[in-house]
Amino acid sequence: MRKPVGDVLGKSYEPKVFEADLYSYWEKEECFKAADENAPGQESFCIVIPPPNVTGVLHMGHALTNTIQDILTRWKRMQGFNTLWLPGTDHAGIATQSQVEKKLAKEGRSRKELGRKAFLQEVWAWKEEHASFIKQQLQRLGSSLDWSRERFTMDEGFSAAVREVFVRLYEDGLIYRGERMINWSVALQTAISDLEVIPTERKSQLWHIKYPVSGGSDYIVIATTRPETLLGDTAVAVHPEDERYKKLHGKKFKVPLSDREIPLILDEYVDREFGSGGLKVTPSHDFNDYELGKKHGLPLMTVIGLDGKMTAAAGAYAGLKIAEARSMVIQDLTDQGLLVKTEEIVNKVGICQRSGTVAEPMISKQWFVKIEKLAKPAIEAVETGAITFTPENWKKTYFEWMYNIKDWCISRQLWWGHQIPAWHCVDCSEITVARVTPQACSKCGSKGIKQDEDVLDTWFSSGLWPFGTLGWPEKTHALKTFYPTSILETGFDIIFFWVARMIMMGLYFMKEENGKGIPPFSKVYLHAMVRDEKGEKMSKTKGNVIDPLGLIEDDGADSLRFTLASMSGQGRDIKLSVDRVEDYRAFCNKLWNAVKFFHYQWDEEQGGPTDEPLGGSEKYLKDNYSKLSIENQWILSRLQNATLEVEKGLENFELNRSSQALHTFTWNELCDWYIEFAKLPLREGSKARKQTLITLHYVLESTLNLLHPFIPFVTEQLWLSLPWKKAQTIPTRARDKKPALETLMFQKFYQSSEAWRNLGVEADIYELKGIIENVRNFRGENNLSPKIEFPLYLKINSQEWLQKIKVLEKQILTLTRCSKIIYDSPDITQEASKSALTGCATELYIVLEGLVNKEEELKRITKEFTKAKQDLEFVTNKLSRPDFIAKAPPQLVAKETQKQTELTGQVKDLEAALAKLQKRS
RNA sequence: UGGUGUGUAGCUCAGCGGGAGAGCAUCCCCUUGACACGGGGAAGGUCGUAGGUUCAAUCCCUAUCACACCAACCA
Repeated sequence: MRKPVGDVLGKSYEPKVFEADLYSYWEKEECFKAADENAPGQESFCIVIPPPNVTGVLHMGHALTNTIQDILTRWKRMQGFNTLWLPGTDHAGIATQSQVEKKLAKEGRSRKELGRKAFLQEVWAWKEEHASFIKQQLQRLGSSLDWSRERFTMDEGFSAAVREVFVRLYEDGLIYRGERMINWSVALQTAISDLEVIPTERKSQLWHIKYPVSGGSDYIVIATTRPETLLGDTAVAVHPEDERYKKLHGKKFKVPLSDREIPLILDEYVDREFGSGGLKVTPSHDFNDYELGKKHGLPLMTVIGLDGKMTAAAGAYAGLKIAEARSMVIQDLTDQGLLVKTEEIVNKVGICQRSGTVAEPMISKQWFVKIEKLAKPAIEAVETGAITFTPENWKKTYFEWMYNIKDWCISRQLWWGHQIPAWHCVDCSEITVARVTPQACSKCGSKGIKQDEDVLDTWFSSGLWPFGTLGWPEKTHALKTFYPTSILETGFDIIFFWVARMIMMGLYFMKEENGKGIPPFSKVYLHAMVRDEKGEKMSKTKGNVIDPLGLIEDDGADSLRFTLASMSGQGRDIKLSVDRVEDYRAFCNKLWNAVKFFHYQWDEEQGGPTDEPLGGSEKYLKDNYSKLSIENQWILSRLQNATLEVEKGLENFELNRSSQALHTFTWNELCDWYIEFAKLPLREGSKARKQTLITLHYVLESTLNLLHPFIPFVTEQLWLSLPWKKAQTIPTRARDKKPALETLMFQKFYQSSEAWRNLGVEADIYELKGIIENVRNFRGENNLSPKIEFPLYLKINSQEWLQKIKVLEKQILTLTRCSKIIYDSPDITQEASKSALTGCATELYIVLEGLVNKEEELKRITKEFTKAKQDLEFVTNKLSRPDFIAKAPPQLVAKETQKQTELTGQVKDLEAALAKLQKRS
């Protein structure tokens, strides 16, 4: 039994009331569960979520990416794909470890004090808490994730995948351990990725220092921003062509503040214009100097230790912190008269992204992945189009990095992460790398083996996400069904960190039988960055962070989702303001009320054609299509148009296009025009009422379907409120496996019918709207209240149109509030003053006497007259150019000629109207 | 230094070869039986600047300015 209307839907859209309940309902009904194997004839669709870090709460960027992914997922699911959107979280090594350390510090505890095992227990507890919080947030947003498949980058299965990959790469000779220069975070006490070092502009001082020639009075001036490293200099360098220093070629120099002698080397790398043109070379503490040193065979001399303090090699400065050593060196140089001058400059200093402290280039023993062999096929996959990027220009960014890619340092001196599966032998120093924890050294058999203390870079494991989450290295059904995944949706800021690594790993480990690598996905969609309303990056320090949950709380998840979708087409930045979200809340409310309108109408009906979704209505409309009124045919035509537009947008990752099409259709076409049209036949009863009610029902259902991927909550709530006859089979939009978008495509049925094309309902309604708009415009301009009624004179130019307009007469009267329509009165030109003109088939007159202030109307008509004259002039001008007639397409010339004729008539009529009006007293 | 992107109505953005559109904000009218989170109307733009191509340019090309981001070896 249906409930009374009042109970079916509340007074207005109140998302809080139903959103949370609906998600539980979907969960209970297992709407988002993917099957391990496709049904016969079914295809799969899969997106793996970019796993959020377990460090904290979700921000607006997460809201955006998950909204987009959910829209794509729900759309495919509704089309009948076996759809999997796989959830999970990332352990995020450095980020999480430092968060937990911070927390411990507040409690007066420390990592070291706890020891590795106890510390890791703390982190796991943290992880559990945050992962479940993240899950709640994603659910609040409406994300249709298959939670039964939730993964974590350090869960048991995934750890096995990581170990497998490490061992395989090691066995294949693609992982090695060696002493190389890497970026080191003194604060975090670990190696960090080059990508985690952000070159940041800083005010620095450039010190000019004298380096004396050995056994002579001559010297060379060297400019440096890091004087403390001079203790580790092993050469000075000048440009070979630099005339100033040619006399010094072959000489040796004394390192200031020490007794060491170093050579002068010549290298074109040196920029003659900078500083003094002389460069000090410190191969142990600078990337460029390191390369220079390698090239010229210079020794390494480490004067700064991993602890950030000067080493014993720094002599008198040993034990000092870097900054302390720097000022002491400057002091000593000054005392010895070796400091020539000090310059203020702005240069870029590498800052560790995580700690905000200066990253130090250091020589250190680390694990590396030999990248060349992995990178090559990854480049090819994008070159050949096996993987596409949207927007396409990101391809270039990808290539640029991939062509210049360097070996990947994968070890980190952290505790939180995948500990490297390598064991060092105490006796013979051999390294044993194994999948299963070994009992003895693989070389000498000694039982004195100890596992490497380092953990792997987080991105090493994230790189395996598309197949590790599906059960690899086991040969699972899920892997077979869902790998390769369909789309990767993420931010452009992690193209290098993550996207490139996944492509490399996927191609290397997932192979076809012929050995060809299978890329982890074929489409990469990179969304824009969400900024605040001023276009600034949201950050905690700026305090401009908009919390998605706060917005959801206020305006509903749907409002936020639709806002984000509608703005997602933008290239790089999305400026989000709270106002926009409120606008879309209004949209949801509009939709809500449109459905409520249907309920008011339906309630009076005894039974109806809605046994199943779209079933009854659709059949009725197909069978009776040619008998439908113009208005009903028209809205079906517009629905079809909107459907095509929405699909195009979804296919091409233009969600803004889809959402705009939906917005325009729902609000302007369905609500503003169609429902207004529908009121009349619905009131009249009889046959007109029935077909209109059915059309309205069908269009509303279809609209809910189209909107569902974007605003799942409100559409589901409204869907469930529709008058289903068999309550126990009420379908949910979220699970319904019917290819919903397909069936609502009237196109399939009507496209074959010539009648559809030739009916011209679009043209008829265009004309009808034109008449109504003209009268409204007349009222508006003259401030005429709707209560004031007046007759409308129409001159119809075609017999066919006259017949149609007579059918539509009541609509015109209702919507214009005119008292009556008088056709083709011979008195028109005498009695009425022309008010306006519609497009082509109708001329429209209104008697001004007693309605309008003469001055106002004079102003109005003058305005119109001027505009028409200008337009006419423009067209005439265009048509008078011989080149235009000769070279422009004939269709266009014909169109312009017609326009000229129309405008000429208009100008004439308006001129007459003006003259007449002026004569009036 | 190089690369990429952006510059269109007061604001946020669509459009991208035939004389510009939306939403919000503004102004005016309307509490009409879905909706005031509403309805109707109006006003508002030499489409960053300068050249070029074309019958035709907001849209293509070149240069230039401004802003943003990315990649970088200037100590």
